[in-house]
Amino acid sequence: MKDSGFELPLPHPFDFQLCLNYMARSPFECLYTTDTLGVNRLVKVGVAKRLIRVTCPHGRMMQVQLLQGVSLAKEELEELTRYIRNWFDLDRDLEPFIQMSEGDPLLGQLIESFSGLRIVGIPDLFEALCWAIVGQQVNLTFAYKLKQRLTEHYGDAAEWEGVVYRMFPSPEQFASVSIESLLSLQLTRNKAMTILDVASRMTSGELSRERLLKLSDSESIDKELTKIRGIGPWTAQYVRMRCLGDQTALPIGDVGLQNAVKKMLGLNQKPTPSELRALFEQWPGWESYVTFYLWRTLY
DNA sequence: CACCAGGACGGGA
DNA sequence: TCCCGTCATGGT
Repeated sequence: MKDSGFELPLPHPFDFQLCLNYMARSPFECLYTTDTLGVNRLVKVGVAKRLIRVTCPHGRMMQVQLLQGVSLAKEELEELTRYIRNWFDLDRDLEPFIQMSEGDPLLGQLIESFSGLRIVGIPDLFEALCWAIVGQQVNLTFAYKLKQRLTEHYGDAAEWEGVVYRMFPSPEQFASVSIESLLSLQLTRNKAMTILDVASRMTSGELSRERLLKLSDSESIDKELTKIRGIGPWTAQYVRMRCLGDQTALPIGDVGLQNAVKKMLGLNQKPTPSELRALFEQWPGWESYVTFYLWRTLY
């Protein structure tokens, strides 16, 4: 059967290979598979699960294939397109960012290495929140394992050409999950309670991506998120950065960010939060991109 | 065994 | 408001 799908024009600059490199950074990633040419992933479109493959043949257009050969209704097509745009941050104009790097040693170095890398997003709010929560104060290797366990225990899956593709579980799928079962997956009690609380709030509709985006300013969003026990400033910033498309998000307490700055500037010790704030005042409006690029220098 | 990891919370200045 | 100890759990 001939593959169905569609193409999206690419913004400039855009480097798909750098995005792929980022996505391929952990062997424990369970929500998509990458190869030299692209990424495969199971996504929910409307009520259906669709297996897609994203590539950029010749680097000219982004090609989105529906691997199971289904064709999409108009609304589904629009929803999937939105998802892809959020995933690869296609609507961002990076030219001002590039221009800002001129005469800036640190930023210049980052652009030199990563120009065209877009913030690879997590369009699904629940997935983004849970990923941040499991990633609190643990090394990334373990965070990936926790995400994998949650996904394999509670998420949906589909098989294609002998490979199993999985989706992160929905909030509804946590409705009947107990704290104890999460503890058995090596989550701490606090993380388990926070995830169930978030799932409940999202199931009821009290918490949603749309609602957060409607809030006028970033501080309201932070307040809305950090009122949930177990979600602190780092998690709120992280979610604004990876899910809500907020360029100004700055996870100031992030140990990876601190280590990256220490490494880039050749410091003897990690910068303090106030030193980080002062440093980032050079890049107003681009805090999240600088953060994302700095993270890339660590691996 | 010690120290670290893409933190959060609560108490006390 | 800021600072600091504590908690929690696997990695290295």
